[in-house]
Amino acid sequence: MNKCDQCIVRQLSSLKALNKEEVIKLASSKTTYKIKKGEAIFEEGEVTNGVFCVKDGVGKLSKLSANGKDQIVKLVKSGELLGQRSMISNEPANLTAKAIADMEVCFIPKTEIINFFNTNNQFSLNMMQSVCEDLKESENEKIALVQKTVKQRLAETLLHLHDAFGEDTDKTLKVQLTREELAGIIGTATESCIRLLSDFNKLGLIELVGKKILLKDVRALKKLADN
Amino acid sequence: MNKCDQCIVRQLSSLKALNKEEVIKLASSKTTYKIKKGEAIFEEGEVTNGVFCVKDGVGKLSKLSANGKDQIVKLVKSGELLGQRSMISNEPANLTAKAIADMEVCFIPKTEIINFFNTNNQFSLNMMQSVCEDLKESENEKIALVQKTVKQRLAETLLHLHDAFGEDTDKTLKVQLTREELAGIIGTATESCIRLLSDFNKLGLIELVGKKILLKDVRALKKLADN
DNA sequence: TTATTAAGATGATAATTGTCATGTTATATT
DNA sequence: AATATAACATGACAATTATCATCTTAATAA
Repeated sequence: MNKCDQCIVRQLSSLKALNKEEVIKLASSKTTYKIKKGEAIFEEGEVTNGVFCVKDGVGKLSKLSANGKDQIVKLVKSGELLGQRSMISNEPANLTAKAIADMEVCFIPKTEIINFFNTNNQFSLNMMQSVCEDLKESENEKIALVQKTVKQRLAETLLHLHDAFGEDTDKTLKVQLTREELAGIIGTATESCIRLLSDFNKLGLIELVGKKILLKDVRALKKLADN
Repeated sequence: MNKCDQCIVRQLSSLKALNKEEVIKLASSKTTYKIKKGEAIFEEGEVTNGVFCVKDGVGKLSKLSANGKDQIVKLVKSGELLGQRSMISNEPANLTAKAIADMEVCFIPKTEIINFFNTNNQFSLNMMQSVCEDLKESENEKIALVQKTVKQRLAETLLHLHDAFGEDTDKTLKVQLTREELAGIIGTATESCIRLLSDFNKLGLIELVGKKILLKDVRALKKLADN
């Protein structure tokens, strides 16, 4: 029994199309890394030459602006692949990937992936669908950025974080984002984000448990996000 | 000699990976349509079950918001494919596709494309790269929406339209967009867009020739867009 | 041609959001 | 424990951008 076979990434990502033999090849070519919170997996402009499997933890894909603000494009969690686009496009990374919570990732070299492309159509199709999914999300977020107010986007993002990452035992959001990071996701100033969280708190939509956030009135948040 | 072989889409898109036999199959399965300016090729929510080759004209992919504003996500021109994402994802269209200038498009049924996927690896890879290119653009535009002002985005968009579509004989931009559509691309109110065009005109950055736009000071526009 | 509608333009004003300043509370380091 | 630093919070204010109203000009239909 090799490790990759039981891995969550193997179960959830495009890799699920691989057969036993392929998984064995995969296991022998991979390299495992541990990345501490705050550390980078790869930076914008770097040539990665492969993809990363996220075994555990949470990461962010972001881009630093001229004025020092970090716009977060996507959060990745365990079970997902990282760096697919750059690898397929044969380009250096367009975004920086950093750990938001301690991560364990495996690196799979490009040569291996290309092999799978050539011999396993379902794998190709899966990866294509995964990129398509990212594209759809990105387009919809782009539209939301223009058509919704910061308040609406905050409500929407809180709901999305709840959906995607779930709750801790104390019912607060499981992903631990700083206010600055949350602002980076919704595309606003940190102060605006903090202010709106305060407002939401006063309105009873959420509760601020220290730095953590508890969604108290999901229905009202949904209404706010949509309207 | 069949028509598809000489078609611009065959030369520029993923279809360039097809061999002679495949092109013959393609030609026999396609359907050609003419779409007048303003008409839709497909609408949000529609199941398209194939892709469209843009032989001629210009189209826009957009989404209507609750308040009646039309956010334009992408412009497509001759040589490009349309509807790849929905087809690959097996989903109804996420966006509406409409003609901005009279178009000629060919519809290729999904079954045909899937066949090519299964028998032609280069074709698969090309299409994957095309989606990846869209994803990169979408992410970068998302970042620009947040990190740049409306003024900067307008400058950037004018330059991009110049790059992508070129000039008419009178040196004005070849794509004929209404101010409303231009506003829909940069994500702002029509009035704001008109106002800024006026400002740019007064500053000598552009010249307004009737409804058409002539870029007078490309260097200054670039500086404005980047800074 | 004339009437009608759409597109473009501009002013006045309000709303949203960003920026700067400052204070407080946590967290980490010595 | 004391100090330093980072994260959170809030007020005051300015800048950007949206909205509404009105007007002109161009395109289209009758």
